[in-house]
Amino acid sequence: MIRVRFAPSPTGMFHVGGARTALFNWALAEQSGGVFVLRIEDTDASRNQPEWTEGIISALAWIGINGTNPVFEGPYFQSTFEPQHREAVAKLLADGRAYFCDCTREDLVARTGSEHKGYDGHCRERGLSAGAVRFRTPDEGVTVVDDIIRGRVEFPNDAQEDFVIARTDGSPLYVLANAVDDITQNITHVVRGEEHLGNAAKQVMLWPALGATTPVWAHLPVIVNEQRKKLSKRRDKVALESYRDEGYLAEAMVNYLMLLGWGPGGDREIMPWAEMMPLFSLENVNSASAFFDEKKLRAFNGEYIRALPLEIFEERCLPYLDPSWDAELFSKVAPLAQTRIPVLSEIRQNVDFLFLDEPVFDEASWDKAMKKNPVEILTGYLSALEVVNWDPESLKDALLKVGEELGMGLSKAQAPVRVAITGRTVGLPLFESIEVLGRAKSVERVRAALAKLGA
RNA sequence: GGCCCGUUGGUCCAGUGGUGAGGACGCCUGACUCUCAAUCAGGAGGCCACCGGUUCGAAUCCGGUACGGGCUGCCA
Repeated sequence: MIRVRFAPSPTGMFHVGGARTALFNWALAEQSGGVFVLRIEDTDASRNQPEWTEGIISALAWIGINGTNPVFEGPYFQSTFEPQHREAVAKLLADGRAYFCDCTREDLVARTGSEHKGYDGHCRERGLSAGAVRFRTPDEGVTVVDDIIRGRVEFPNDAQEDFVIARTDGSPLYVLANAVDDITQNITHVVRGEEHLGNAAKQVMLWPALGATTPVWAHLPVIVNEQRKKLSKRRDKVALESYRDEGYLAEAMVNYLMLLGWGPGGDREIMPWAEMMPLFSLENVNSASAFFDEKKLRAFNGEYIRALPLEIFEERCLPYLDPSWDAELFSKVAPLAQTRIPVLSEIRQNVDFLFLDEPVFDEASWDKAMKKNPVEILTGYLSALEVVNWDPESLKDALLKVGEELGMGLSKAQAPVRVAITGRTVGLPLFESIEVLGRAKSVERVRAALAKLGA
């Protein structure tokens, strides 16, 4: 049975790269009736806060990876397994596979004359009984990581230093703890980011030394920004939560993320999880880094938004509207907005004119729209508004007529009215908007615009 | 510096020895049209990084080069 794991360290936010890794693992577990283990790697006290862990769990739940599914196991906390890690270190020490070392970084740099030469084996035969613990690596030959995605990757052993597996205070380090946990949790497939390939070379030595046979390795390509650099939280928008808050639907996010480094084949990319999941295979994962293209994500999100049943769409918009705004009024324009917003948060700028006492004007829009005969148009339309039948068709005909008298088409004539009513040059269909706004307010806004024009 | 990985239109993927290299996003044009979308119909854009080899035949196999990236911590 396939047992995969997702082992994030708790940091302040949940990275989209982590989300993809989790999704790939989840697909593997779900399609095979296996198990997905969530293990929080919290051994570094400096980056460990309970709320970080909650963030991870809720982010995973958002993209459909949740603890109520029988496939899910955990969360486990790496820190609780420290006794086993220490035991493993003791065993390696007892077996002569590891040794104590008291060299400081400065000692080493002084000896080798370089920051990057790696450990020189100074303490190998000193028989120390305290200090950091280093794993003894072979000096010749190669270490092979058999990777499903990359094939056979060889690491020359003469370039592999005796790496540290426990600190001077006895606490275990990542490479060791990670391997021990994977072994005790019977992980069969280690699927993680490419940045761990180097760790795999070390762990390929660790597993047998700890009496276990190596798992299947799969190192996913890195996700990069437009500069082709690994997405980093310092310079890039990487927090899954920020996308969620902006109004990306989980379904769209999941769909898009699955396409980073993999594709279902065929000519269809928009595909629900249930269809996508069984198609996934590690063998078909691309090995080249992938650019996180928010434009494409937006397009996908638009597709998913349009596919939403109207009531659900309205419901999903609510968080982006003021609680005081009349939901019934919103319902009247929601269908007009649904095809127009690629992310939910943009609902606000489309409908705010209905609820605010005064529309939000931006100077550029105003200037742009109030270029040709604004006073004539607004004055003409104002008198029409006071008497016209209150339906979109009549409202439209009335403006059409005003425009004709000035030798202007509807397209030109509508601009000043649109800005007067909504404050913006682009938005929902105008006459439906006016209808919903109501006669009194519409008249009032056109008057206000006229006043602003000094007419 | 050392080790490792990668390279198909701007971007993400299909294509894994055999007719004109496909799809998606983006872009452009047109239709529709009150703006913007949506929708529909078209279009531009790739000598499959480069060089050499294997082969009757290579985007697909091999080698090298260039460029990009990752790792290189008593972090994870």
